[in-house]
Formats: sequence, C-alpha cells, structure tokens
Amino acid sequence: MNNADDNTASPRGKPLTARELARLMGVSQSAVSRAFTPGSSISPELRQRILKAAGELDYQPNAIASMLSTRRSNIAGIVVSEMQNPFYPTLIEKLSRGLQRVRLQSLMFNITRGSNIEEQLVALRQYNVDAVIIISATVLSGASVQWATDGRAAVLVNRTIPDLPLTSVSCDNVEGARAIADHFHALGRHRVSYVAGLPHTSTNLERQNAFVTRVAELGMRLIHCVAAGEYSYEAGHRAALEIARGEKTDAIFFANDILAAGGMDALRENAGLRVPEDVAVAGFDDVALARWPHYSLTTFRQPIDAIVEKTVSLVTQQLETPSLPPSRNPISGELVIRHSTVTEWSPEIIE
Amino acid sequence: MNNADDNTASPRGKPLTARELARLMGVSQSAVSRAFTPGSSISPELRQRILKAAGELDYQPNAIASMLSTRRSNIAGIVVSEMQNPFYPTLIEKLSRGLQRVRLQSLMFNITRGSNIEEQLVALRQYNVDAVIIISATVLSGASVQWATDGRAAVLVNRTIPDLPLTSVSCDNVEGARAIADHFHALGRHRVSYVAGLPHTSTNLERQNAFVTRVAELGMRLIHCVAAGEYSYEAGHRAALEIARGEKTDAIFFANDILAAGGMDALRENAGLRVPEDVAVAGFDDVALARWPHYSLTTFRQPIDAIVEKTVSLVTQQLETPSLPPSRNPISGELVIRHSTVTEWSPEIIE
DNA sequence: GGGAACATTGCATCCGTATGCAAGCGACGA
DNA sequence: TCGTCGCTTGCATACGGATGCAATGTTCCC
Repeated sequence: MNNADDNTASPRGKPLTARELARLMGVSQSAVSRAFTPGSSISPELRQRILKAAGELDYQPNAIASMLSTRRSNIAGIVVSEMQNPFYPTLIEKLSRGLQRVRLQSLMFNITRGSNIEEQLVALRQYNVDAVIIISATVLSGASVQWATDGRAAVLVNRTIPDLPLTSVSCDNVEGARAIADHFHALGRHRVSYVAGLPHTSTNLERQNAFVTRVAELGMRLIHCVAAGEYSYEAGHRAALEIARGEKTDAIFFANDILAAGGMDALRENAGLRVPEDVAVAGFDDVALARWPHYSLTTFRQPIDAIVEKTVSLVTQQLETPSLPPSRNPISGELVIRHSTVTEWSPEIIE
Repeated sequence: MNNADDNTASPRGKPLTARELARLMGVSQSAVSRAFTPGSSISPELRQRILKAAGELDYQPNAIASMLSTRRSNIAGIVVSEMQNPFYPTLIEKLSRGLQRVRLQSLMFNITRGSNIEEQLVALRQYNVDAVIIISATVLSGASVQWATDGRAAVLVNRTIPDLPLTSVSCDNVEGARAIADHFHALGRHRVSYVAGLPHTSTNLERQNAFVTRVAELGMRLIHCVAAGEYSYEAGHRAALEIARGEKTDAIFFANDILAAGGMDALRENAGLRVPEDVAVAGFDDVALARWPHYSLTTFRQPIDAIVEKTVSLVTQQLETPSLPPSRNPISGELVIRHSTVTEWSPEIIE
C-alpha cells in the first residue's frame, strides 16, 4: 500500500519505523514499542508476532528516538587519555565489554594535552550520556568534572580528584606499594629508590607516600626519589640513568611497568649494572611486557577484571539509585615476583 | 515566571530547553535553534544575543533531539579489536581526534573473539552512526559488514574484506614488504624468512605475497615462511624458536613489530644467536617499542598521521556525496633502519 | 449470572530540535 | 509614492518511540 517496495528486508531504503511496521501488521505503534520493551504490558503472543515480523522486515527501534523519549541514552562516556600505557587499552577494552553486558555502549572522549578538554566535556553533556567514567590521568579541574558529571552516574577509575567527592574505584595503591617495600626488605635490600611518573596524579601520590612510609617503617634508607615526568619508557630510561649516576641504590620501585622497562634497559645496557644482582627492579600494573622473558619484571598486578566488575556494578547502582552517596573502592591486587628482583626465580614458560 | 528558579545557571536541575530559553528571552524556539546552526537565516545581532543568554543560563542544544530531527548523529562508529598491539591504540587516539575536528564523536565498538559480533553491529545501526570505520583485524563476514554499513559512510582502515567493495585506507603493504626485502638484499642476506601473524588477514596476505615475490625477484632464498597465529610477543617468540631449530636463515621479516620483539628476544636469549650479526630482524609498524634501545628494530613505519588524515577526509567526502564510489587508498610509508639489521648503525639517542 | 479485578490494547501526547512556509519589515527602483 | 525583493522571524509540524490513560476483553469468585 505504501512504498513498501516488497515485503522483504529493504536494503538501501530508509529504515522501517515502528509506525510503519505497526500499520503493515494492523497493530498500534504502541504495541511495537512494547514488544521491544522488556517488562511492558503486552501479551506474549503479540510480542512474538511483532518480533517475528520485525525480524523479517528488518525493523529495529531507532535508539535516538528512544533516547529522546526516555531521557536515557544507554551510553557511557569514557574519558580517556594516556593510551600509550598498554594498561589502559586493556582496561578500556574490558570495561567496554563489561558495560555492554548492562546494555551500555561506550562513547570515548579522548582528552589529550593538545585537545580542547572543555569541548570534550561539553560533548559529554550534549550527548546525554547516562554515566561518565573517567580514566584519564590528565589533570582535570574539579569544577569542570563536577559540571560534566552533574546529575549522572560517575565513576573515577584509578584516580581521584582533589576536593571532589566522587565515587572511585582503584587498585589498592597503598597495599601495592607496601608489598613492594616489604619484598625489597625481604630480599635484604636496604638502599631503595622510587621513580614517579606524573608527579601530581593521585595514583603516584598514593604509591609514593605508601612506599616512602613503609620504607621508613622497615628501617630502610630511601636513596633516590625522582619524578620521571611521564609514564613512558623514555622517561624511565632517563630516570634510571640519573639514579645510576648518583649514590648507589640496590632496589628501585618504578611507578609503573613501562617506566620500569625503560629503567631496566638503561641500568643494564647503559649503566652496566646487573638486574637483579646489583639492583632489584619492580614495577606496577603487570602489563604484558612484564611477562616477557627479557624483562621478567616483578610487579604489583592490578586486578583489571575486578576493577571492571566493580566499576560496572557501581554504575548500575548509581543508575538505579541516583542519590547514592559517593564511595571509595580500593581493589586488592597481587604481588607478582619475577626475575627482576629474584635471581633464582624460574621464569615463566612461554606456552 | 516558570520554575526558572533564578536567572543563573542551575546545577542539578533538568537542563534548559530551547523553548524555555526562547520564552525567557521573548524570542521563538526557532530563533534559538538557528542561533546554534551555522549558516542559518538569522541576524548576527539576534544570534549574539541568544548565544550570550545561552552562555549565562548554561543552555546547550540537546544533541539527541537534534539527531532525531536531522537524521544526523555526528557519531562515527569505530569497530575495533586487537588492542594488544600498541599500534592500534595510537591509531585510534589520533583518529578520534581527527574525527573531532570534523565534529564527529567516536563510538567504539569492540569486537573480540568472545563478544557477540552481531550484537555489536546491530548497535551500530541502532545508534544511527553517520560513519563506520572498521579497524578490527578480526574476521567479519562481508554480508554483516554490508548490512551494518548500508547507506552510510564507511572506511576500512588497514584491511580489506574479500568481495566487498568498500573504501579502504591502508599503509602500502606492498611497498613496505618490498622495501624490507630490498634492505635484506642490500645487506647481503640471501637466506631470508617470513613470520606471519594472523595468516588470513589482508595485511598479512599483502605483506607476505609482496615479500615472497620480491625475494624471488632478487634471487634470494626463502628459507622459512611460518604463521605465528596471532600478532603477539609470545607468538613471535615461538615462531623464532621454531625457525632457529630449522635450516639456517640470516634475515627474518616479522609481519609486525610485536612479533619481531618476541622473535628477537627468543633468538638472542634462547637460541643463542646474535642480532643482527647472525640474523637480521625487521618488523612492520614502527611502534614505540621499535625505538627502544634494547630492540632498536628496523621496521617499516606506518604513516599514522597520513592514514588518519586520509580516513577523515574520505569520511567527510562520503558524508557530502553519499553516492561516492569506493576507492582504495594506499598510503606510502617509510623504511626505518635501526640496529636489528645494521651493526654499525648508531642507535637513536634518547633525549 | 453479575460484578470486580486484571490483562491487553490503542489513543493521544510528549520528548527537544530542525526546517518549510508565510508573515513582517525595511530598502530600493520606477 | 507604490510595488517588489530580500532578509528576519515566528508558526506549525516532523523526526520515531515511550507511556499515562481510557477502552476493551478476560477471568474469577460469590
């Protein structure tokens, strides 16, 4: 009757609307809508009939229209930067899959030194995302985050923002840094050092403070405490060389694995030191590279799956209960001992 | 007059709508809409007045409603997987920034072996993305891609799909593979080998064929040609060991840098071979790791910026001219010679 | 058998913005 | 001075689906 060219799926044509499908089937548009809305008031028979027809005619609800009606976008905005550290791609990948399980698509907002952060946050609001997940380590002002997350579910992952009470999920940095210090101590190393990445990030502050404190508690000496400036291989390399030129140290804790990798190469290849014999090296994260035989890096493993799971569950809770008070959620990690601190450790076999 | 509590920005309240702003200002809703639509029929004075008021009252257009009206989502769906290879996070990051320049947000669709691909593609359609950019190396059926991209701008990056005429942008794999072969030849290596990653991907097929062909042209012998099975360090490690156990080879081209890294470590640390003296090693991509002194890997650099630029421009063109015929766009890369093939090469300095 | 409680369904309207159309207005030429 | 043209502006409606409410049909119990 209409321009429904024929009753098969129609490629290249404008997509079928609920109203059209309804008319073709002789039911109301409401019925079509309800067929696709779980828990709505519709008989199983009608729903089946509609879903079947929808399948045959290749109808599917227009998510945009649905968003407008429900004021629910089913989109989570993920604010991201620092993609150079392989920890984050992995985290994001798993997170995005975790969010899909609760029917949330991930809209990525890339914050980078070059880009216009404010513009990104405006977009966050314009797209009406239901939830904001902030992973970026880049410094964001509390005010703008407040504005961007205002009235929606929000979770900070692996970071906090000063003076801004927001729900956060983090690997337990204190536990991890203490575990590294304890491990150094158990190895009999007493002249230890710390290499920070970005000095003002919350992850770094927590790791650094916990490490320094624990080192003092155990009666070890903190020889060097330097900031590499960023979380990169090159920065770790530079920092290690700087340390090697200074007073002798017998164990170095790098704030993450990438720094540690750069550091190890510098110590071995440029400073002529043996790892772990002359200096033990530990990192943080347990990214893929830490398992590579060349590095075989002792590190504190961030429990990615648990972090993702917790984040998703917090988002879900907040969506259900908008008034939920903010909470902090440290997730326990695990010390992974490898060859960079222990000579006699048998390296994991590559299967 | 209404419940406009006061005339300052109102946090926590529902966002202001164009209609409300219009009524507060005594203008029509159309005027507000036009003020935010470049090129629309409105006097500069009124536009300024409205934008100013919008700023003060913290009004911004609801992107969802706008999408519904215009049938334009200003969203590009990026179909992704393989986030383990650092080349991709970098590419995605730059791509997402490039798309932002033309006012497209990036909605990421993570395809992974575990996840439900069909479901992802349904979402792609439901969200009415304007453009689809497929980066994933994972095998997708032509039919489903056809369906997902039907009627919208689409670009394949660094891959093609058999029997599916779609616009694609790729690093010139043939040029790269030939350059590596030529380089090996110039080094006097005549017993060369090739290590594939995922054997059936288009990138691999192109690199492998071009390399094998060129090797024959130059009169070199292809000793080994193995498939590592995936693009990972471990796979490269395994493949290198396998090769080292077999007939002697004096140069190995790994299909990408990560494979090459695993391979180099295996050759040096497990097979007791010297790189480059006993065996020269080359990769493909030029990821960050290739520059690390420990690897200092000769590789063919993918021109990421040019790829991104071309992709964005193709998307733009397709959005302007929906009927644009598909095209293939190889982008020229660059051979980067480092220490893994040339002894006397002075390693780049870490600044 | 009558009436009430419940399950289904359709109707009408709303979500917030974009845009075709016509009305209003000033400028300009004849 | 009048008519016409062009620029602004507002009005009305469309975009596609969700949902409160009323209408209808069904079931169950006394």
